[in-house]
Amino acid sequence: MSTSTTTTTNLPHHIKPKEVSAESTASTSKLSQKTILHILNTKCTTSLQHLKQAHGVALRSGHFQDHYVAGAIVKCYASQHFSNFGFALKVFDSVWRPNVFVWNIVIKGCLENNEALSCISYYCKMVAMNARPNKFTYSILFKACTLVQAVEEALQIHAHVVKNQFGEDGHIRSAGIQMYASFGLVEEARRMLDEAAESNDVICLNAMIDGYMKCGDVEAAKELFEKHMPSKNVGSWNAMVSGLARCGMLKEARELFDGMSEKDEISWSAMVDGYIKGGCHKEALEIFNEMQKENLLCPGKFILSSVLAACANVGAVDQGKWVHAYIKRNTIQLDAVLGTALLDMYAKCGRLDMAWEVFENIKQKEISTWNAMIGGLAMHGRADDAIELFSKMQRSKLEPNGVTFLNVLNACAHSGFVDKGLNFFSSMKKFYGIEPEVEHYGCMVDMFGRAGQLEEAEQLINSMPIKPNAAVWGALLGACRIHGNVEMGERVGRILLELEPQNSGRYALLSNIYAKAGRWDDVEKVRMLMKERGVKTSPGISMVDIGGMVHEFKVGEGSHPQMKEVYLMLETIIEKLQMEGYSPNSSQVLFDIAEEEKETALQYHSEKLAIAFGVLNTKPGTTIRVTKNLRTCEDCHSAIKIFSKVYERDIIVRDRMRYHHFRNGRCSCKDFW
DNA sequence: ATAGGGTTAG
Repeated sequence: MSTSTTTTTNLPHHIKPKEVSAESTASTSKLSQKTILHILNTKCTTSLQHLKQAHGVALRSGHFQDHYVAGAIVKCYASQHFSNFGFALKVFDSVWRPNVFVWNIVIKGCLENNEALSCISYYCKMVAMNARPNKFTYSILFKACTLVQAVEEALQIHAHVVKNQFGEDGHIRSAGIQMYASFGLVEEARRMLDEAAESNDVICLNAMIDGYMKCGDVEAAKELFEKHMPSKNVGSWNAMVSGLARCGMLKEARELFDGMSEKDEISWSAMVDGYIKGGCHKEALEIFNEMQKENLLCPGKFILSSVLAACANVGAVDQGKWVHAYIKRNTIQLDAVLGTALLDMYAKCGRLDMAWEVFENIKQKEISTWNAMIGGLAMHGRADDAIELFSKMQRSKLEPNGVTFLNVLNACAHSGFVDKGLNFFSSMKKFYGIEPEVEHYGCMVDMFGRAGQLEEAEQLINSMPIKPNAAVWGALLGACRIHGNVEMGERVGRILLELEPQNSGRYALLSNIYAKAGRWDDVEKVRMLMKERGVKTSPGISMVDIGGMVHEFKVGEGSHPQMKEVYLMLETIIEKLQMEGYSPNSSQVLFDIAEEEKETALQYHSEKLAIAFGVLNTKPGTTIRVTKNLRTCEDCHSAIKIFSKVYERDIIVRDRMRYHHFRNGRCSCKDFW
């Protein structure tokens, strides 16, 4: 029986191995098994054409029956490079009585192609066919169980490991420790580690440190690290540093980090990520700069994408650009993760043009890539473009997810597209089976609210199937402020102060509503309540990126070396603006919208300071980009509008909510913020 | 003759 013919008949027509021409058959069919293997391992890992050809040759020559050859072929097809794992499985099905090696290749293939559940089913088939699993099989399976959180299966598989006497294998053990820790079963993980107490395997110990950290048991991790690890390696320190940092213990993480005699890229990366997770973006950039100074390591894509996230957050567009240039210079592949981080950085730093260019250059776009671009457009008030890009994404047959809809709805909300928004909202469930989450409802409330349909907004809250959170009520309160609805504002404000008694922003918003209506007694009451409850306020901070350095400004703080000049400049500016019709809005000033920054004759909001600094340090006509941690207030907003006209400069302010492009006396948000 | 372990991600 010729097995090669039976094999090909199962294959769908369009993916059959390429027919080999008569002429070449004569020579290629004589290829030895060794040569075929060599071709498979060299040419066929990246070229589908070569692979199909080699596959054909193997089938014709009978070498496909050799497990070395069959295994190599399956492995090549399973490579993510071709993203056609289904075909690899078909080829595997045509292997006659696969041995362990071939089974392991297919099980590993499942893992690498995000089908971890199939790992388990192939393992079952393997056992059913009486093929004996080996130690390689089990470490793959433990990883698969980790990925899909298959606890029951894991326990059974673990029993098989013990029964087959692989319990002593270090690889299996470290995978097992990670697995149990990921299930939250720390004791189980610890038991695995202790079973091999005498082996003192550093990697298993490191995995245990990480496991403790992931389960939040910092003390246990520390004890293991300090008392029971006579020989540590970089990985041990890295596990500690990244664990501490992830648990928010940044100071301790930093101390340990500073004490490391040898740091690798992961050490730096862990520290950068820790700072970012803790909201310390400036520190993240500083530590990256330190890494550059040491000049020993070339930053790779992991740390670069973290750094880009930090740049995005503080608006450090110059440093972001530097990273971009670095990527180009070193021909680092712009994969979906790195590319999306870069795109996001440009969008958040107000450079939509660059964001778009990057977007188009990302070859393997993932859903998050599209989401970032759609979100970027939405943030800048380009609702039509955002919606258009959304349709384009659908045409490219990518399925939107919850985040996609969040961004699209956000775009609608900020441009007053109520009808369109409603359509999207209902289609997400109807056509895509995506259940709206509380954020989506928040967006809808915001949309109705901005458009002045306050009753509809309140109705939606009352009818939503999930419990509204503070953000949802906050959106409504914000709308009450825009439209000056004191009655509803009071009601909603009361709910919010109950729900989040420590959130200063809520008090500020309510007090603003009262101030706008001239109800000064109530303004005072809110202020007293805040004092009584000891609500901590967060200071407004504005950052401006000039010449690759991020400068920070806080209200009433004189730490910046140029502070004197900045205040002088600001006074000149204000005088000039007043001549052009600006009057400082003292009705709003007890708190500004963004809370808590008291305005007195000598205290200016941080964005004004940042702009004055920008004027001092850039040439006339240069665009000034400011990033603020809170929302910008009405007074600053109108001051900046006039400024943009008087000084003939574009100002781009990114506040907590969105972007404001000021030009020639107007703002892109159309005062709709 | 055929293969693996820990620390990083939008």
